[in-house]
Amino acid sequence: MTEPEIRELRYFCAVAEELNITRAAERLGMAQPPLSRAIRQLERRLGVALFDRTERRLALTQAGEILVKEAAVVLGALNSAVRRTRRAGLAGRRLVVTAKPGVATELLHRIRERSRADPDAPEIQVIGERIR
Amino acid sequence: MTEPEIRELRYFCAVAEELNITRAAERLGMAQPPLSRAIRQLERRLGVALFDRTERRLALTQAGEILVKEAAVVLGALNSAVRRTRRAGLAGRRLVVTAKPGVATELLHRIRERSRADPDAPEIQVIGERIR
DNA sequence: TAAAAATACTCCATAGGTATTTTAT
DNA sequence: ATAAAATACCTATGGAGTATTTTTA
Repeated sequence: MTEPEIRELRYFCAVAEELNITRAAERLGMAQPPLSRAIRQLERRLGVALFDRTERRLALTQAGEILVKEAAVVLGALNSAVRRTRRAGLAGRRLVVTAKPGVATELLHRIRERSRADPDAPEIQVIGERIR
Repeated sequence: MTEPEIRELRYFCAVAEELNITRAAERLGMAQPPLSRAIRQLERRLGVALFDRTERRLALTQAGEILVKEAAVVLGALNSAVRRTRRAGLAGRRLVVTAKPGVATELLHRIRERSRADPDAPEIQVIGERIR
């Protein structure tokens, strides 16, 4: 009950940028009330007010300012994690092909060019250009 | 659909440590089948196999090894985010009290000692000991 | 055959939507 | 009077449970 979820951090970031729940909801492709509730829930989870609602326009509290920075770190770390894990998955399926210097590197490069046009193809990396 | 959630990362870490879904489920206080499904779902989300199931005992794939490290970073960042945000929330409610050097620092320290015994009390920080 | 993972269902908690009310300018 | 947030209520997706069936040493 006490742990924020990634989704909530994304919602919070959108609201913190817009300082307007209605606009943030549009940007997120959702309705205003669920976003309003999600932010309240996040505040309850953290036990801290993130926005000051006394004025018409929302304002970040001190805690909200901190969370803006910290959430960026978390989301950045998550993006890296996904990217690196996926890359490692592809690397695991890598087929290593060697060729005598000067004999087949040209051919390998042409193969790589083709594979780049296909988004489902595994990444091809030519490792031996230096010794050509 | 493509974004892992914090819960899934926690599940993954538990399974990666135990290398046994049944035991990991016990540790997490849940049943084996939902954990098994959650891991499969995470693999589908990432488009990558995290465990090698050909042997009786689970083994981490290369991608799994990467995610073990990366997930630790994400969860660490999240913990920091929560801690710092909560602290900032308390700081916002801080009451600053000043006292003439030598007059009341002894009293302030005694107040702090009492407040430490109460987990709901705000943190009290005495700032001025040096000039006593 | 035994120990573990996967599948088939069922249920329910909660994220999200719509309609409406409250609030503050 | 208006624009935005909050509340009430409803729906449904999907997370979790139980029972059972594969799988592989």
